[in-house]
Amino acid sequence: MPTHGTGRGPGDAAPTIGEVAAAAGVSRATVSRAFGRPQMLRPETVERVQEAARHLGYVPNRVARALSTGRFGNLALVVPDIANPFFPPMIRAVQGRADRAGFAVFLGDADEDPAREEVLLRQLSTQVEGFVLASSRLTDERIRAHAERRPLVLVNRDVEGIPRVLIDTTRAVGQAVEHLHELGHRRIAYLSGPAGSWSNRQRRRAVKRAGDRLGVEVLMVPAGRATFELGRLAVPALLATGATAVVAFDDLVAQGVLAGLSEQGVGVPAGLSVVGCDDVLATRTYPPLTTVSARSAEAGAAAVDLLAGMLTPGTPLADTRLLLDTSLVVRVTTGPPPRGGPRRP
Amino acid sequence: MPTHGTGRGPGDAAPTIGEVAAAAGVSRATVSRAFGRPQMLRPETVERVQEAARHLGYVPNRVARALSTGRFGNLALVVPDIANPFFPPMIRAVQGRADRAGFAVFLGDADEDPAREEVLLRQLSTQVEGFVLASSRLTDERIRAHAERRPLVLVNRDVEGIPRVLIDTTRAVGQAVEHLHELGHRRIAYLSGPAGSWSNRQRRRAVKRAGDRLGVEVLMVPAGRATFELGRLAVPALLATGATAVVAFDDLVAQGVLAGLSEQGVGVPAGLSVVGCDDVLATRTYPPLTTVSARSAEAGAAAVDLLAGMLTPGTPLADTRLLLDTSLVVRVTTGPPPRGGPRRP
DNA sequence: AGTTGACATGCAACCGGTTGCACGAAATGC
DNA sequence: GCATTTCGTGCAACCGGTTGCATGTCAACT
Repeated sequence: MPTHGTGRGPGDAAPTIGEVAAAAGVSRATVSRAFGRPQMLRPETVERVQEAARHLGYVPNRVARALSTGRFGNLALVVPDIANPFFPPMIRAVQGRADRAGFAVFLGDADEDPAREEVLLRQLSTQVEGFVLASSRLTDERIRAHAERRPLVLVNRDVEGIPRVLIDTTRAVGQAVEHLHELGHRRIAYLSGPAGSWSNRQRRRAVKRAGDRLGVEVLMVPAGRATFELGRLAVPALLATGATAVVAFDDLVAQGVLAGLSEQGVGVPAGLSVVGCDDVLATRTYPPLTTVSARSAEAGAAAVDLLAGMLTPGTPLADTRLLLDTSLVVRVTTGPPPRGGPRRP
Repeated sequence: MPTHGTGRGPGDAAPTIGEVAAAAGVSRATVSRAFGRPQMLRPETVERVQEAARHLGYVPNRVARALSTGRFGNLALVVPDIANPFFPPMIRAVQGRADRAGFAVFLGDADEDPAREEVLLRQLSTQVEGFVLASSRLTDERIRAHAERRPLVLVNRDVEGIPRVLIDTTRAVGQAVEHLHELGHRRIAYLSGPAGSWSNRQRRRAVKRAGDRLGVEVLMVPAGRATFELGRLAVPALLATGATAVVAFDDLVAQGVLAGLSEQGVGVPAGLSVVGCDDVLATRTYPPLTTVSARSAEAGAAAVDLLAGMLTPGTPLADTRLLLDTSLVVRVTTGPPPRGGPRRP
């Protein structure tokens, strides 16, 4: 019998169902059932088998199981950028939820690149039962194509017909604009995020709409990828708009803005008010950031639940569209606009 | 026969090797060889088989292949805490390197819990060819046990006989203590990290040793898990020691300390000097943190290379111990100790 | 011509599980 | 007390590949 990789001594290979069967004095079929459908067996038999299994350190081989059942017990989570602090809580929630449901999870980082995302999906699709696609940068068509081959749940992406969970920042972003309006701001900027991002489109629209409603002028400033550095670099453009407050795509770029402003000697909120999104940095920025709550962990957990549901036979497939509401968290980066208009650098 | 998700027409099941064999008028073995080791076959046979395969849209089933060969084309990366910013760059590097080598990667978050880590390893071991275990909290024995079953490379964990890549912070931590000594500090604290962490032990020892050498008194203060919050909460204990400077286990707890100090009205570096580790927060803290560089991405890439080497037959197995050196990055959280000794709260 | 060997291919066992069906024993019905 | 149902378990085929060994063919060599 070939062993894997480096040679090893005897008795070190992972125990198989056959060994457990021998140890428990039953057939392989019985061992299989003791794990898969215990109710078919006499309780004492189940007990005996499990005792033997425990003693040998037996763990069912998922690959073998997948071969005969077609169920892999794996699912994949694909995110655009692991380094963005928005995702780790979600990743963790997905994992926790997944393995409570008996799934192991593959993680893919698409690096904000649709082509890379495409490759990941293809590569992983041979080994997973379903996908959670977070903040996908793919086109609707490609998403639909993938969804046809494998169950797929979206997070923060709204494609009709595909189950999705959306963190709806509309209301909270509206609150943010109202909050700024109440403080006296009449000219604000939205510092936008990644082009393919649904969240970005949603936030931009929400800012615009609230601004129109309240008579606040809204200027759009592009940042691109959601990073600290791009936030920092966007500061000159931001100041050039003459806005007295800025709503940033997310906390990360907001933090970059804070750094950039500090370099330019602009005080916050004295010189400029700053609002973030996602509340992933909490009080870790200086000054602590006024932001929009996010609930990314909840979104991940919900997505897994949805996926697990789709994977359970007999569940009717519904076009689920789950919205998670958010709210404004006021900390200290927002205040009244500077007297005599915005500070010009 | 079950189909996935939305129903599809008949004949949608993936073609198997048997169907290709029949179509090409050869045996299943020949088809297998046409893909796996074509040089064994007459070129025209290979051609005929591939023609048939192409015609049927045949793709070898990786799961089935894995079952008989033990080669999965997957590897697993297990980290103690995805949310710690030290890991995302490493995760990304591991993924990039892995898929250039033709591997897909499973990610596991052990949540700082050895039991959970154990479960992850067991569960994943049936689907991956090898492991990269980063900052494992397992005992040496358990690590050895797992290394016997599957090729395994450690990051930031030093177990003899197991290939490992270590980010050696000894020198840089020594530099940090020297730097503080030069500034005039004579009583410093080390705010320690997770109990099972090799990095923590290494850093604590390095601080202690450098302190002894330079005649600087070193006090140990426990923080526990490496989080912002625990760093913040450790501040009173820290101030109670009367130290004029602190070296924190990592940037995250250092950042917490910064926040805690700010709450207590202690200026940095005026009231207390702070040094971090890992340089993952760069200039994102306020004030920008003096820290020790980390190179976590490089470590991840190196680990994958090592693992890929072990997986390639014919490679002699060496007891590799790769050290990555580090250095001190001075920013602005360090300065001379306060006149008249430390500030007491 | 007979032997030898190289080469191309097939046979069949195997990887580690799952599951339809059969079988024997115990429980139930009449 | 015998026929029938129920229940627990085992047998053996199967999932889709891989691979050691046997077989057959044909060319080269003596």
